[in-house]
Amino acid sequence: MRMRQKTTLRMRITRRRLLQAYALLFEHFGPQNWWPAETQFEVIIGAILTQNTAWSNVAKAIENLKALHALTPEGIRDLPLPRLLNAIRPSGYYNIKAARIQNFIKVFFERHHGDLKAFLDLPADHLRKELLEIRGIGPETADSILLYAAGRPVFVIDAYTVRVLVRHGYLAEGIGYDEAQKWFMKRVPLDVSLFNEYHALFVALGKYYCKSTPQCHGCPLESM
DNA sequence: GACCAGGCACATC
DNA sequence: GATGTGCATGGT
Repeated sequence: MRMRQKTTLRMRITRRRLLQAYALLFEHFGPQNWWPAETQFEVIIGAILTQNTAWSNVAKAIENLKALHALTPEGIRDLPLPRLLNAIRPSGYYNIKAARIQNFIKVFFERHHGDLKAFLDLPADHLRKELLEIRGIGPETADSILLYAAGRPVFVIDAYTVRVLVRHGYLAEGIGYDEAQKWFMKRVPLDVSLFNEYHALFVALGKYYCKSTPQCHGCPLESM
């Protein structure tokens, strides 16, 4: 019993620190306005295209698809593979990503007949399970879709998030996706707008700090 | 010219 | 279960 009280106390302290870190990051970087997309469908395609890729490259691919008026479920479905490949080429890994996009579209039309609202309105655990069954959609891509397209309180773990939390001593190096996600979500309020902004702020921080040296001069979290 | 970027699947041990 | 590898463009 005493052990459990200690654990709970430690979790409360960490929760306060994590919320304090959020406040400092928000103050330093400002609102990140994620996800940079006009539609929910655009979020889904962007989530696949940005796998291990700089967003600036993804933006070009998105623009190409828009220029083809193909950034809709039907548009992608009806786009011949060579044109899809050509459009998403700037985002890199284009052969694999085209297959992944088509995998998604195939399952989406087969199971949900192109009804995006119904699809995204599925219970969160059900939706996540269906997404993970699609070859080419892993935990991070699925959770990005859950949070940024479906508006569910699911925290996205990515390379930046892990790196920041490891550098600041919260997580052990080599921690797995599910474990890191559970750790975080047990300690902060399950709030969509908080998760939305916090994840984007981790990325913003990770782009400039927490890279090579344990102590980064000028880090907005330096005072913690 | 090396290095990195908002992962994932697959092979191998 | 852990570890290694291929996938590819564009910016620094």
